[in-house]
Amino acid sequence: MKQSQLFTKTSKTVSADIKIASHKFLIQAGFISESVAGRYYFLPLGMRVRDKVIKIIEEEMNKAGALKLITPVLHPLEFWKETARTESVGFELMTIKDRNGSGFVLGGTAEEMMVDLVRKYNISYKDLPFNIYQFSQKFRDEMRARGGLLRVREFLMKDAYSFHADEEDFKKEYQKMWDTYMNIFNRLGLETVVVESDNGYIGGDYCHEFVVKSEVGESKFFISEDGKYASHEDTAKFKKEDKNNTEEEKELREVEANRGKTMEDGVKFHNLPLWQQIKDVLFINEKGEYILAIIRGDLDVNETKLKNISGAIDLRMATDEEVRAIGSEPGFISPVGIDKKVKVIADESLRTIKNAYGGANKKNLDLMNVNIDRDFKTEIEGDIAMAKSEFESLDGSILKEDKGIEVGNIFQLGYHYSKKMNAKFVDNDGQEKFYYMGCYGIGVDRTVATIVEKYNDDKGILWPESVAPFKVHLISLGKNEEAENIYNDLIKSGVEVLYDDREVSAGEKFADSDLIGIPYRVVISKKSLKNGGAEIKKRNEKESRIVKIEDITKEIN
RNA sequence: CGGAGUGUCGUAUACCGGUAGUACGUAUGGUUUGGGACCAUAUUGACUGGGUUCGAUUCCCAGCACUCCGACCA
Repeated sequence: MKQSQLFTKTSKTVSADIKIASHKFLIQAGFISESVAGRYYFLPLGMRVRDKVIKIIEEEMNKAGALKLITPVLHPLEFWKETARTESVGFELMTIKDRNGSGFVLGGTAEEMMVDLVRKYNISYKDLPFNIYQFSQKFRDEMRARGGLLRVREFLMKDAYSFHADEEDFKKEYQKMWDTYMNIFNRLGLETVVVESDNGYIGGDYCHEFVVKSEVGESKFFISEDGKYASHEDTAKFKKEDKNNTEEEKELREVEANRGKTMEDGVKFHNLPLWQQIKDVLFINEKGEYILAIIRGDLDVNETKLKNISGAIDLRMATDEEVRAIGSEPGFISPVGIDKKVKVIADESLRTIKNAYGGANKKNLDLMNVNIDRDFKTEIEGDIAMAKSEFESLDGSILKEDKGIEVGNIFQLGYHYSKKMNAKFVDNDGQEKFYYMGCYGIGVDRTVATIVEKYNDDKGILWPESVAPFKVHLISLGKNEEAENIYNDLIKSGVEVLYDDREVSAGEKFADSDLIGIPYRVVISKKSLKNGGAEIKKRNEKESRIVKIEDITKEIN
């Protein structure tokens, strides 16, 4: 296409507020334009890139045997009520009513729609498995849009849903999608870390995020030094080494403790190690029930882990007044003799210590030699601890914290949706059974931004060839017919070319070319013609070289 | 939703309780033509609504919008 026909223009300046490279360059080079916060126009150049990303994803999904279809964007509200997600979604669900007063959800993810579609058919085990997917605009009323396309309120997502007779069959598909994602991101020029993660409002038992390491990313995760284990901070497991758990249990006693409220105050007052102290954190769930999380003093509670283990949808820390309301005291909470309506959830790290110390539910009174089982009972025991850099992974490597951009994920859903929505198939024994399910998402717009995040320099973008809006940026300096002929020839031979035929200065053309970031730059000018043809340069090269005009097509392949 | 901040031509910015500048852009003409070239001319602006004031773009209040930091996600 001729650049003179692009109505969108590059701009020399961009708001000083824009800090993130992909945000800045995508706007400055005319790939996208903001409408309102978190909602963007994809301009002609941006659309070409997005279409290429879509094509790559589609090719790989089809290769894996997935079937493309599309659901309505408006989802009947009753489906979301069936799965109770009108209550539990982490993003704000957007709802609208039609003229009859029927309620609809603006789709933010499509499990309900896909399950409803499938349950309308009489499916036999012979029809299974299948994987159906779509590209569709998703709506999420995010608290805060951020970083251009990195976090928006409306975006294109590829979402796939697979249906299986049993878990074993599902696991094959999970692995297949894992491999498919590796191929997709590989073709997009993105190196991903596959990070074990929390399912959140999607439901199910386990899932993996595909994360591209980046300073501007929002996904924090831990990766072991040997690279064998990677996990989101909300799921990261680590070794809780034995402390003094071989010690003999001593007699429980109460002592006066004129100390402050913090853990350090306890350490100083008793002159005992931090790990021997019990950390007590009182939470209140969405139903107003009390949950006491207890953990070894040198560790912290991870709220997501606690949420999952306790089955809570929402948790918040109790206020000082609420602590006193159950007969305890801020800074001196203890599981020993705590009010019976409080659900005690212990981290397994408490098994690594003996004769612990901590509060006695009364101001300035501490308990010494507290031991689990003997002195207090727990309702649930498990892993509620927050991982930290330098902790040891379960297989003995060292964990390091890192962060990145989550571009895709794969979820095990199990029977989560099929049971709630009563979706069944007929198995070979004639019995109706629930589907075992998985789902698999890729954020297309975010992926575009991530590519720019990875491929840019101080002058602009350096698109990988697989997604570049054009393969060649043909630039004519001054009027010359030769450029026009070359343009027509390239078009004829099927090369995607952007031809800068504008009557502007050379500097402006070069600057725009660097900014837009098309892989090959071909310059035709009096000088180049005198030197024997065209100047050709890859965007990532410093020096150009002269090639004969008839060789241009050969040079770019 | 909590915290912080900002709203001035299309864009980026300046100043100011009393006539709102500048640069880029855009338009026209001319000179240029290898890293955002130059000259001339033209063009366009105080988020909305209240209040204080002789007078408000400026000060105050409210609303709206946007940005940044936190809690959430593709």
